[in-house]
Amino acid sequence: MREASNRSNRRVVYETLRRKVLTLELPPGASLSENELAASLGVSRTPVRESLILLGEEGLVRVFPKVGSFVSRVDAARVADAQFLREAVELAAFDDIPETLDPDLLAELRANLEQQRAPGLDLEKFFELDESFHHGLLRLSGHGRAWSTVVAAKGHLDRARRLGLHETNGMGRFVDEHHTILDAVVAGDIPSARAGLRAHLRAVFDDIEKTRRRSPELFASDDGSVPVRRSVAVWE
Amino acid sequence: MREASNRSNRRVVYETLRRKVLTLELPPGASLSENELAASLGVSRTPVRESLILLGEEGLVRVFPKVGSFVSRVDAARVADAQFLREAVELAAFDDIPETLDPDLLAELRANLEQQRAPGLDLEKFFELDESFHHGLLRLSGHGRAWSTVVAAKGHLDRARRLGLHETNGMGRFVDEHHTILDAVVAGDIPSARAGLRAHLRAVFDDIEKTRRRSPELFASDDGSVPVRRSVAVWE
DNA sequence: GTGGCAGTTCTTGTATGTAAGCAGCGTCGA
DNA sequence: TCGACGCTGCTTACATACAAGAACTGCCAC
Repeated sequence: MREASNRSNRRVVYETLRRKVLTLELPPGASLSENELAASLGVSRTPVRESLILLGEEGLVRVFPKVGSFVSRVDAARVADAQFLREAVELAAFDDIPETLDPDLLAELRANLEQQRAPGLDLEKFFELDESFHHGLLRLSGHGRAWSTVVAAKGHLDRARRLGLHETNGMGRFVDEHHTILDAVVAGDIPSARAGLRAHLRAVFDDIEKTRRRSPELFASDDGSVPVRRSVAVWE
Repeated sequence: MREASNRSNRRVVYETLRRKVLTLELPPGASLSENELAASLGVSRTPVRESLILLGEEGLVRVFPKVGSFVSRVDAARVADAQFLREAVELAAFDDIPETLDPDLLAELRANLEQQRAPGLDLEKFFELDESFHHGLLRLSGHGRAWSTVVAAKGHLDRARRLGLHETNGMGRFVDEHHTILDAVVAGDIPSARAGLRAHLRAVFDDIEKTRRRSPELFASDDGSVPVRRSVAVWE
């Protein structure tokens, strides 16, 4: 028997909405009416509502009782929180990297880096590879399952990154850093690997900060205020 | 306007169920029928169902479609995951402790420690104080908001601790360690504080491991199997 | 023109009805 | 005695109806 079938309606709705929020297809502030979403997706309000509750717990959506649900704004404080958590977890994992690395996993990581170097790589594909690379690093240390927690917490960080990369287009440098880090790990030079990873994560964060200074309106602080209802109709 | 009114039925049901699961009042394997819970709590199935979904995402409950929902077993792997996450976050926070500590917060921590020394402290109260103490340490470093992520991830750890402390009754040592850690922080000796905290967290974990070796049945691995339906009726 | 008030229309929260499916038990047949 | 089969009762998943409340709209008085 399988648990909570991955093809339940709720799962599909949840994943769809989450993807659209993270990719900014549903931008911060967009209205998420249960009725409209249900109609759009061809399901009833129930699975939509359950998905919105879950996204609310993740901080990606804000639910105002009797008023409406809205995609949460990219909040600078939350971005920093996620950055801290991610750094803490990924660096701590390096302390537990075993002497001999799992060869299959290593091959997978190398293949991943190869793809990151592919010419004309599009942004979404890069993000996918980046996610998978960092997850792989965690798995090397035997803490792969901690990734899900990081993923759940870093929604705001991901959105901020997307805002940043749209402007700076600095994928190349990040790929180089990935190579440097993996090389250090393979060489057994954990201190270098730690330093490299820390610098890498900080660079990503600095990139976000740069964007924030340039376009503060994207990062409007997410207090309790309700967005005006007109800023709506982002759902096709 | 307040967000998601803290007094919504769902919030109450969720918090009630979560507390009962963490305190083992609802023991691992217990059946959680939506209908029974709704009747017991005097609400409809809707808020109960939404709460079970949230608890399912936290890993505290397993939902088997068309079969039933059950309190998840205390899974050794999940306990270890939470331990790793907690250690990573709490230790990383110490790197960001400022030169001058917030005096109000410091006073709060000292008062907390005083209460931990109170004679005849009961177990639940100790857990409360312990939680609050560790959260306070995080706040000292300005990363207080990361605590919620830790809390969400460490449900299994908490249940395992409760199983352990029922047997060993080793509160006293933990309180001493709390004092040592805070003293080191106040003295500005971050390396000592880190070492102390690490040892403290490891001691807690070792305690759990001892319990696990002694009573492995409590830690039955939580595979996909459905508990027998008879192991039920834990709800009064 | 402007402020206040009431109605309308939206929202989410909750309750309940319906559908689909698994498990267990009893029965029947060999 | 034991295995297969179908019925019964339970479960969750989903759909829908109803309730309560917030906010916008337009009218009306001034």
